[in-house]
Amino acid sequence: MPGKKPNEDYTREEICNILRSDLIAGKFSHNQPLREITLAKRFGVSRGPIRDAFLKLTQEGSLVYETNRGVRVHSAIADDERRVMMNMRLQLEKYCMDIYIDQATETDLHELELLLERFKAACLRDSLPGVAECDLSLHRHWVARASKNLEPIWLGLAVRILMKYSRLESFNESIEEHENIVNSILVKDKERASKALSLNII
Amino acid sequence: MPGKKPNEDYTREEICNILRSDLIAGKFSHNQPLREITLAKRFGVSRGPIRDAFLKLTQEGSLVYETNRGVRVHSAIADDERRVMMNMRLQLEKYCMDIYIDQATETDLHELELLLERFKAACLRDSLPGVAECDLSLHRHWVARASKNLEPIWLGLAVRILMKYSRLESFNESIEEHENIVNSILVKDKERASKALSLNII
DNA sequence: TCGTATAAAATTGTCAACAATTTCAGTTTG
DNA sequence: CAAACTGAAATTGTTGACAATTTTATACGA
Repeated sequence: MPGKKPNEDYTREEICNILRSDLIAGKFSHNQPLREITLAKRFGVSRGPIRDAFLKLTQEGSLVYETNRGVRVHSAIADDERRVMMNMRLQLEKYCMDIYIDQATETDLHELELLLERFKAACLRDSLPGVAECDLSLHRHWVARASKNLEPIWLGLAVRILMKYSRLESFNESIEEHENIVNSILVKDKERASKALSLNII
Repeated sequence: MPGKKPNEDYTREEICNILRSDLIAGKFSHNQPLREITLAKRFGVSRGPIRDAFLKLTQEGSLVYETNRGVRVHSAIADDERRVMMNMRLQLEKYCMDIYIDQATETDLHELELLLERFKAACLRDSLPGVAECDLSLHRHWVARASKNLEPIWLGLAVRILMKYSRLESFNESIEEHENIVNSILVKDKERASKALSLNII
């Protein structure tokens, strides 16, 4: 059991986010079934909120649901499926990036820098669940600010993509790539931001 | 209240599908809140399964959820968001179409023709919920057969796209377009299928 | 021994009740 | 009269209990 505050009550959203980063970090093996009661005990809640989280993660594509048989971890995606997803994700994030650069407030940019710092810290700690979560939060930041409509679609893509290759990434390289993206945003250089994104996502 | 069998017990999945086609068909107005109890009574179940369906539809993007305030119908997407989604969807369906043409069994193709017939019938009946559902089922057929991984992502895109323009479509034109797609599949002409898809989706 | 039938255990599906929160109507107060 | 307060109603959040289903373990018979 990882370092979680025992007295705290987890919300549906928190449970979902924690399970998602566990999934991305590869803490569960493929096709492994996830039991409602087990997780209910782990988070100190009843089965209701766990079922809610399962449904969300199923819809995102990281879990598979079968009637009367619960959920299990999705099997890995094929290389050419990944290629299609990558293209879609890149297209989507480029669109969002343009809007974000135009619309971002000072507060947004401050939060962006904070997220980058958190990401770098996680990389240096070599904590895979941490890196996965921070990577997701960082990208999610500009996607969510640009379009609430595209956000859930983006999330589904990003999660499935990350689930496959997260273990192979070199953290140092990843830090550079993300610094490059954020710096491009801060000087509002759309062209450079777009190129930096392409290097990071493909 | 539409013509539903009163004695039958609806499953989670059925409720979700019915609500989805209602949403696509525009039976609820934008930003209208959906109440758990109202729908629980309509389907003759308790609030649990309704909450499950809400979560799925929220993840797909057709509903918006706020803590302690329930869900409401999502507001319409902007034109340029729609353009991005269309491109993504086209890219995805083209990929699936190629695979489907290679892998489809006789049974698959038979079901495909059946789905086309159902679609045409719904168009001729002028039943908007019916057309929406059949259109979705038809496209879903080749997507699902080609890739279980891409299916949930495709669904999110298709639902949001359909929610915006479903009211404007000319049914006759739509019939022709879908006949063209299906015929291309039956003669296993990938090139023509791809072009027919582009005409239908853009 | 192997396959099959059967009973027990584990797990999911559904529900109704209660707690917490939000919404709304009516009242008060400046 | 408008703004702020107050309490009731409506709504969502969570839980534990029970029903239905699946899985596992055991016993039986060819």
